[in-house]
Amino acid sequence: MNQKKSTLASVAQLAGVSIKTASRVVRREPNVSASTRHRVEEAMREVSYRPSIAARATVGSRSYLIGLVFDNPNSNYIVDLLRGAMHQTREEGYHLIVEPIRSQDASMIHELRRLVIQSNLDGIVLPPPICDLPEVLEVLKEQSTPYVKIASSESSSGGLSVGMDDISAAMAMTSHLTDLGHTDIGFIMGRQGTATTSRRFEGFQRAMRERGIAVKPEYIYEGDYTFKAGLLAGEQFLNLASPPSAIFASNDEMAAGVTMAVLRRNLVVPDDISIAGFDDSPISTMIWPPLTTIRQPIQAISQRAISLLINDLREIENEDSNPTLPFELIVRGSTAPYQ
Amino acid sequence: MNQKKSTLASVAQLAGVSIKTASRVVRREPNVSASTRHRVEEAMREVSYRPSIAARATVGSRSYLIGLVFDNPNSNYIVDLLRGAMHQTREEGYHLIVEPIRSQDASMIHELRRLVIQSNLDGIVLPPPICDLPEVLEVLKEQSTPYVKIASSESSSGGLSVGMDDISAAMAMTSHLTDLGHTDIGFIMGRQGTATTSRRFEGFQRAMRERGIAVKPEYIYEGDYTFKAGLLAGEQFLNLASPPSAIFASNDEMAAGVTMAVLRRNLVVPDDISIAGFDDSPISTMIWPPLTTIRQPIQAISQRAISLLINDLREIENEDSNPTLPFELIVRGSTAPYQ
DNA sequence: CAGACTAATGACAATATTGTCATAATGCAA
DNA sequence: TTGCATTATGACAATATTGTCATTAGTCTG
Repeated sequence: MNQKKSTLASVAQLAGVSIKTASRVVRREPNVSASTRHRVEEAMREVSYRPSIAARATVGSRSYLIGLVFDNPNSNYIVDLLRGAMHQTREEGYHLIVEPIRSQDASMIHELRRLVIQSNLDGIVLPPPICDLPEVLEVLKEQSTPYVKIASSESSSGGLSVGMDDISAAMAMTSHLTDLGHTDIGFIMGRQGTATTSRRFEGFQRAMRERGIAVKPEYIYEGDYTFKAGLLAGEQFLNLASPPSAIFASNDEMAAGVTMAVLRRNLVVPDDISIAGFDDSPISTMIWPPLTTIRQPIQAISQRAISLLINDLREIENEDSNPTLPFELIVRGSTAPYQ
Repeated sequence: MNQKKSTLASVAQLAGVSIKTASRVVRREPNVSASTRHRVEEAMREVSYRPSIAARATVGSRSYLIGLVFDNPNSNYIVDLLRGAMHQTREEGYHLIVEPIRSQDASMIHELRRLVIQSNLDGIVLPPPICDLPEVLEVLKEQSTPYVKIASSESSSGGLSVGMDDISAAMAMTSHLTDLGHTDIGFIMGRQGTATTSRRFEGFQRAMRERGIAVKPEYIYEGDYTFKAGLLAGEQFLNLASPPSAIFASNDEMAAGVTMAVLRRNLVVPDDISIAGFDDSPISTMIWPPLTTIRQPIQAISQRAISLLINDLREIENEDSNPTLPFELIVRGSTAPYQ
């Protein structure tokens, strides 16, 4: 194992150029002749050169560090976010600093400021619900640290937000159910007050309207994304004189709750009743039958967020283009044709 | 907001000493007079000095970076691990670099080596199942990067491992059930081949033996930690001529599966049958009734791992003391006295 | 072919910190 | 007070990289 010191100096020496020229090749700066560039690249490969982030950070301009703060009860979401973010940061030669924060803590803002200043972050990714805290955005603006929000409630208060198209996704799921012949479809909403909740409901309503199917008020349940809410919703629906033949829950946890409520009645999913979820969280395949659901492109979203942060800083000002990434309708065993 | 440049130079100037002396105070080196130390500390506070990890890393001795690699399907476990690790690294003035890896990938070892070399990690935390891969340990030894394993299967192949006492925890849960008057207790094992699985089973058996209660072979089910395994186990137990009055599953997912199997029969938990889980994962409170379970001190464990890595490097060689941290028996609604 | 411009390259300083070694200050015994 | 040992302090180099500016080479225009 020949452990050559993989520094710019060694590369430069090997290529017979100055350190600065080698640096130029590494940084992909202009004004390097093709032949020189080639020789340097050869040398880089030879000593398997990896720039020292530490040194780069020391000189100051950039830290090559991207932050990802989180405060989300849903671990799966976080880990997926993390996976995408890590992949992209590594790809770009950056490092990712992950920081759990507690949004309601008084010291939170203080710690955030400390993180941003001390680590001299080049940018920061703000997943929900942090992306909707005005005081956080305030600190970042004050420190002029670029940030990208993920699935932000509002495109208000500035900054780019990357996410998915909840409305279209909910429409797609609704269409899936109507295509199966269902018209009496129960809908379980999420917690009131978040943009995601209303977007998913909006998508459901819009799809129903497009098909010309009336939405009965008793087929709407206001849940809160918990298993228990799904359980209660299921019971309420099944107690109706004419229960729905399909139930679309705003997330998988609630769909699992509905599933349990249905099983309790000795009904079988999907023969007696179809159930659809949203999120493709692990619970969707843990239960039986596995849930038909919507997969959010979480990894792709965080990858995109990182990429924006690193490469397209200028365009961040241009706020009108919040990218949305494509979702996926995953049909599993919990939905079947109406009979 | 007076943004003083919080550098050692500014501290030194303010205190009227050389940069080196200021450095000595920061590093808590000896040979600094009390008065000087005091003055410098005052100055540090004044400019709210934070050492630049980047610069420290540049000069070489340490990188002030700790790595945490993971490849675990259980996101909650990872996030908890992360929380503890982040807290401790921040506490010690280090940074944490998190890296998801795929153990079965051929390129995995290559990437790991790259991570260790390029980032010049001061240490690395290895959660299961990575901590049990000999080739990983090999690379780390080759690069002489200190590592601490978490809940390692074997204390073999060197290195410290911090974890919890699965045997005692399983004994505590079993005692909880026998204290409630249960003697016919079904046990659902986890996936064969992991140390955790056999330790939990061992604890169950030992507690039963201590109480002088015979363990019937038909009350043992070999599961694999999935919801479905719990479902099947539950059905099998309930089909017995004399079903157990309590079921202890090796994790919460399986306990949730059992719960669903019981509900399907229109039996009620815990009146007809008590159910206990293990891990205190989110599902334990998502279902109804919420599960009596064992909380692993995951955050404390990773905190300890980081602390060991940073402070007690020498003692790592001293392998006989693998620390175990205390668990917690959490009694919720799924267990009740035998009637 | 001169002049002017542009492209290519390198010398050197700067970054925040730690390590090495030299020097200054202090304490203590004779 | 002298000599010696210890403690306290600082000057300077080193780290790997990037930014600034100067210099050299190359190309185009008239």
